[in-house]
Amino acid sequence: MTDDVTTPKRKRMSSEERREEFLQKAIEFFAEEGFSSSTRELAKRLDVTQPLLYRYFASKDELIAEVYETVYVRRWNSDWDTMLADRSVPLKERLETFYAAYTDVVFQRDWMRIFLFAGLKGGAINRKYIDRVRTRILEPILREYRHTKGLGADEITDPEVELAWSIHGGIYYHGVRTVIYGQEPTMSLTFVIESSVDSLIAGLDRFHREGAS
Amino acid sequence: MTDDVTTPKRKRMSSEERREEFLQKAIEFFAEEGFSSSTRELAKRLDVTQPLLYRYFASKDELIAEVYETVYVRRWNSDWDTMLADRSVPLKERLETFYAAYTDVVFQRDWMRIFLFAGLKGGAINRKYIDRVRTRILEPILREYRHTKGLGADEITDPEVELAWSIHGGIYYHGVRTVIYGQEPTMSLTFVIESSVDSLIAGLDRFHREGAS
DNA sequence: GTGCTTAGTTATCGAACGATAATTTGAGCC
DNA sequence: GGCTCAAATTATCGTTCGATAACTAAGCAC
Repeated sequence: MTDDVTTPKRKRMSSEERREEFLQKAIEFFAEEGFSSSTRELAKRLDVTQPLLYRYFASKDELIAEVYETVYVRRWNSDWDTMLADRSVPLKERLETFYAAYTDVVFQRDWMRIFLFAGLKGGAINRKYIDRVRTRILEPILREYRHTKGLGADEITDPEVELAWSIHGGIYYHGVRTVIYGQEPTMSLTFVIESSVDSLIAGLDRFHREGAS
Repeated sequence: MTDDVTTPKRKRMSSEERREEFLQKAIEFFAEEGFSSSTRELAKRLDVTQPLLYRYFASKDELIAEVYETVYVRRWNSDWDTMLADRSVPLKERLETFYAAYTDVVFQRDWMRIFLFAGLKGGAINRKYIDRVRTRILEPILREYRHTKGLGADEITDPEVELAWSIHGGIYYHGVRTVIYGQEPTMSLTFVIESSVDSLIAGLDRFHREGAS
């Protein structure tokens, strides 16, 4: 019994580590099964009993709230801002490397599924996230475009933002198709990003050319 | 008691009509509350008792299956194919009117929410629908583009399809943002469609110009 | 109006749910 | 090696779920 292989002398974890372990597994679990799945099933996957969860989390809702927090706040990469602002790199290349880094985080099964589950539950999380995408990604991109083209650094206009949303949405939807709906991609993500960035710049060129009338 | 206003001498509905009424309300209900919501709540909204549902539908799963069928098969409009194929109308205008008609159906709260719920449940419905979008919308568009530009009517290539997906996804995601996440639109749907169609045609032009090397 | 048929009801079952209380286990410290 | 206290367990409560059975009511043909 001393050399029982199934329980390999497991070291005692600190309470915080254990809680973090539960949280990470809960993310995977809820991403796969949805938030209406039971705490009993979650406990089974954690290989513990169901009441133990209530030692670490006050309620199921509190656990879910922490799942949101962990996925959407902790996975936001502050490097993204600096990547978009690095004017030593040509804009087109900058956008390509940014979207490669961004999709690397967002095109994860758990991220996407939890985002969709949250959106359908109707809380404020998704609205806040979308606001953040606009202010921290799209508007900076548009300002960088204006700077590159020597245009005035005036306030970004609604049509420009909507243009950026269309391209951003096109990239995002590629992730939804492959990750959520399981379509095996016919073209590489690199191709999608490059042609989308081309489309964005071309679209902005067209807009500022015609809009200058 | 003969002129009771609350129960206005209600005529007896045929069994099929009643069933259809239940089905339509079930669509609204499940779209709002999700498929994991209870049959008791559904019955309450229908103003009947819960066991009555089981006279019209064998089980909850069967009802859900009929909801899918009704939304995704019955709401598909066969006119869309003919709209896209009508060569008496310029391609750009054709695409704009098509997407106006298509989004008119798809950008409905119940359609979108049920599509997302279904996608997260992981059945085959969404994959089948996506296949249909590709074969009945995107590939016809690409063939019409080739015809308009006097290009060979060869088989559509993967990069072209992916290009079309990006634009289609951009439009679709605009619906998700407004309908699901409740963002009040800053620009009209017409603007989004027009600039997206412009982007698609410009992108295809670019592709065939560069690809001809 | 009487009787048949079916829509709709009440009552209830067994299972699964979130959550709490009481009890047992075991790792770390002296 | 025994003590301590947190970790983890067993047992259980009240509620809600999908589904079934037995009963009631009301429209329609005659």
